[in-house]
Amino acid sequence: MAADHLPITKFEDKIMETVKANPVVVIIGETGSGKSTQLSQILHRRGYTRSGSIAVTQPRRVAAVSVARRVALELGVRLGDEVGYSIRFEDQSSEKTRIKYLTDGCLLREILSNPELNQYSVIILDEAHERSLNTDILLGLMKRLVKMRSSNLKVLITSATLDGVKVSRFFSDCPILNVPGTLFPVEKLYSAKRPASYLESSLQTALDIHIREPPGDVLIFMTGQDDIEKMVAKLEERIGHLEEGSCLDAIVYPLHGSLPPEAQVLVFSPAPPNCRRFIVATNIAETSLTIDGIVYVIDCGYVKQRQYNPTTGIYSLDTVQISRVQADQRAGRAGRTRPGKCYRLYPSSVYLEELLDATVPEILRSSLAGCVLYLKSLDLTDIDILRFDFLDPPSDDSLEDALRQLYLIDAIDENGLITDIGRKMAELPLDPSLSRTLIEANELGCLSQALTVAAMLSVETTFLHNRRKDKDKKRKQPVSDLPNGSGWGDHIQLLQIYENWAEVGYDRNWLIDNDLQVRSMKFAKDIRKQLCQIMQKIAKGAVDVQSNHRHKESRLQYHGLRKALCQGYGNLLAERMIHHNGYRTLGHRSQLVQVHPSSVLESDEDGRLPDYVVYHELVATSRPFMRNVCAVEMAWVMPILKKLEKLDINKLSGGMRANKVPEFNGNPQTESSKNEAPESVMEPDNHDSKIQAARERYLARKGKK
DNA sequence: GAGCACTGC
Repeated sequence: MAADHLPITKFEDKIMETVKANPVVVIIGETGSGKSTQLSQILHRRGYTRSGSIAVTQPRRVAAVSVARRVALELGVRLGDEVGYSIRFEDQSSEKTRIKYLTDGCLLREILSNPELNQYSVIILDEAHERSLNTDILLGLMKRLVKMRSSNLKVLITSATLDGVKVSRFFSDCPILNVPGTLFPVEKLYSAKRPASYLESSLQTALDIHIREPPGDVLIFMTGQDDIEKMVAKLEERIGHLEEGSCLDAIVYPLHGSLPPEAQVLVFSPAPPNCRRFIVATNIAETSLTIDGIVYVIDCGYVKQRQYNPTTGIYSLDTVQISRVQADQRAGRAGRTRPGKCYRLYPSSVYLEELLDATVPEILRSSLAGCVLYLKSLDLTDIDILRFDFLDPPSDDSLEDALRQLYLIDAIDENGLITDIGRKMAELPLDPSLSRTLIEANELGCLSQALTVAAMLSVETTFLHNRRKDKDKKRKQPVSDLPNGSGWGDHIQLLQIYENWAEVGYDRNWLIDNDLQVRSMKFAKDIRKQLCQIMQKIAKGAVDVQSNHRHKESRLQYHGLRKALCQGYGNLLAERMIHHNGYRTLGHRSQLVQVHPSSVLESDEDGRLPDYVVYHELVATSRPFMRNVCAVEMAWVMPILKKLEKLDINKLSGGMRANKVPEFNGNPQTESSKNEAPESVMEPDNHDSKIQAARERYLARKGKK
């Protein structure tokens, strides 16, 4: 249990000296340095927990729990006493807790009720290089907090490969400490040129390794489920054709997020003797899951990334080149147990000249409505929210988009000030539209139903069907007899599904029979419970969270619920075109869109879809689609359109536009011909000029250091 | 009439 062998313990004195003299310290610690488990213990030993406790944030739930367990074990204390953790739905901490591990999202929630975090003497932001949206918000908040609490707060920012200089500069040139890790060397091998098909190329490389290289498992990074399934099949086939006894046995595992947990666990079972394991994975194996025994890594150089375009409101999932940080992270997976090799299926010139230093941070790729609402609810009086000091500031387009959305759903007023409704919304751990829906539903007496819809939409992947590769395409009838939303659309269908499940006593088998994901449905149940509690708290008065079965008729019309949804999704409205079933969005910029073909929204006898709908999100695949739609009435839409007409972005943003700094106009990387991805990979991002522009601004800033 | 990288409150 002794941790003396960890490199970081040798640096204890140096770390303490630096922390004592500085309010903020950046610690660069490679994998295996022990920073996640040791740093908190060092500070604890040296008396930093006498006046308060230590918070250590993690971007992932499992990490928060497992690191806390480890530290409790090393200190010989019971988990939840001196050492604890706090994640959504699970608080294992108490009055006694001196070291608390929590997800970055949990710390943001704590800030809502205690903006100065007075209970903590030290805050450690771990794995900051991942640049999760929440960590980025925390970085900005910490910068303010150290100024306010300079006498009694220490902030440590730790990460693996983060650009330490950039973060140090952000925190007024604070010191940077480097702690070496215990990784073994990994030899990098590059392809002479980009392969025509990275799938074929990975396959060939995998077989070469299997035939020529000594024992050791192989981890192959691919972009998505489809490619993984193809790869697994081809690899098994080709290995089957190898001459018997010519090499080791082999076993091939797929690994991606949508596999059921039982299948994911398989990769952690030891290989049979004399057998080489091949693991074909998405970037889930880059950070979330660590597999022992990997000696060879094959890196295709691409990743799927979701991006939001603030001018159209459309999300897209693009296959893009990985960053150098990601490439190094992937390579590092080969050196955990002994020296390894990493086969990069691209030339070294690509690695050196084309790849971005670091992945574009999530904050530059997301809708910021929730983030802006959160910051507004903190009442940071001394600064303008739109000039909030982010490590990588989002574009004006993105911030203005967030303001427009928040205004349309009454979270802020025409001057950009947070409203009472907005404050309540910020308390709810939901997309702003869903928070707004709950508050409206409470007024209209259909909160119970709205809670269910919000919970179901929060988990997303409830359906397993559609995925079935049914060759019988003529069969138009739904495979199961799940409810169909009574024609009103997908929100209502989700409600009905949950209600049916509740009626059979939340029976697991009912879910399996109906091709629903057990894990996500249970998660929805937890979320619903949590939302229920929060609504009871913020609504003050009595809240009706029981189902309202008063009138059979009104239940089938779902009148109140649809009205609440219309109010909540006032920023996500669409109007049907006169002559066909296409829609145009009713927002800042109108967009031609269609109902996603998987929707259960029904047309009338004449084949016409409803005149007005609200949608959960716009997703661009082959075309822009509205995913999860609900029919609403024109009378409910009109007041929202009036609001839209009145909207004045200059007032909303408090004159932000007037003082705008000219945007960067350079164009360092538009030559895309070299960038073309091989077969089965889409054009790497940026058919979209706005996202491209965001990337370029980001690049330009990085280039200026 | 289409197709889903990964997290988190």
